[in-house]
Amino acid sequence: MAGDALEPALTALPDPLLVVILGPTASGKTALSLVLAERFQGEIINCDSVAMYREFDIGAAKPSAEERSRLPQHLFDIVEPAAYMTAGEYGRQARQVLDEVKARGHLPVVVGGAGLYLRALLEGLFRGPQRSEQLRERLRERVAKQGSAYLHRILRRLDPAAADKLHANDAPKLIRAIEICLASRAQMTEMWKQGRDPLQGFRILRLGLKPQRDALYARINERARRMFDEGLIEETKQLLELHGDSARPLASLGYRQAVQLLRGEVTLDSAVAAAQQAHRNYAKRQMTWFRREPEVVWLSGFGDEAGMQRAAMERVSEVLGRRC
RNA sequence: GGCCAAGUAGCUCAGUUGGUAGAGCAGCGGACUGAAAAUCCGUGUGUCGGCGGUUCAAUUCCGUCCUUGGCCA
Repeated sequence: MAGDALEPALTALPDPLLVVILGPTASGKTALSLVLAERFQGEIINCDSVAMYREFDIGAAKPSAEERSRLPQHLFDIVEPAAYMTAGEYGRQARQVLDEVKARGHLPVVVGGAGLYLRALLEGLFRGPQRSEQLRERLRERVAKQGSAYLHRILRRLDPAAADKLHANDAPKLIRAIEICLASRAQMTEMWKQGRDPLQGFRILRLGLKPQRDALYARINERARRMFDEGLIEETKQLLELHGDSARPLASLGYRQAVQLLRGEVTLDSAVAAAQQAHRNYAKRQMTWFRREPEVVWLSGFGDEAGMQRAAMERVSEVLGRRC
């Protein structure tokens, strides 16, 4: 890159384009991504965390088999149900896929609602240590016995600045912070100062779907119910039988409620209502997250609406056009 | 028709021995650096069912009416 600046005449070819489609759950990201990818010779790269797990299909709202056969789609079904995915691992794999798509001369289209994963891909994370299951298990036991405030006191000794930023009730983040300090023998605060590791070699066009909230919530309710109608309970039952109840995504939207139903803890109606509620809460959290995302071109509607699709295609054409 | 219970925030409810009220959930806002579809934080004025009465003061006591649920006819 530094060399390019010295020889402007040789830098006529700008970086290839990367399209990112983001937005809350049920906003029509998949529909929009298919249209764009088909129109511009694209390949889709998933950025929904649960959709990366095998056998989690109905509740993950993965694209249908037919939709998947229409064009190349990456990073679906890459993790065993009982294993776990992490943001760092996602960033690494997604960057590799991106390079492959670039080499083929196709348009990469990243689609998903997992804010942290998207950030890991586009901005990068600091070079921190990987998870230590042993340590985490010990810390989790501490939380069970003494509460998360105990972890907060530990972190205050290890890294006071990090402790200031985390709330004493936020056990998962406290665990990660302590893990970083102990495993790397350095403060998380120090590692932060190293900065991130942003994605290089692409011009990024972020398209954000932002339907009217009432309409979004209505669609979420409808979709969450349909998941139950279409076999979410049976799928969950099978997952429980094959992998036990410790598979991570069983704690996520819809699956958690289906598990409660299968255990006889709740009725069908209340499980559906709770799943709808959880999806709505999640959508709101996503909107909060994405609001801060830089340089988003917002489309105020659903991704399966013709108007939004047309607007999105125009934006992509515009950016691609500038290249020639 | 009679008796009993209940009517308090969008919902479920708590409470005020009379000084105009508070939780959970929802909603809204926010955070998020390897579990993230996870986790956490902040935010509560509402004719305390209506109308009368007693009182310096009533959501709280009394009367009456309305609504809902239960029991008896």
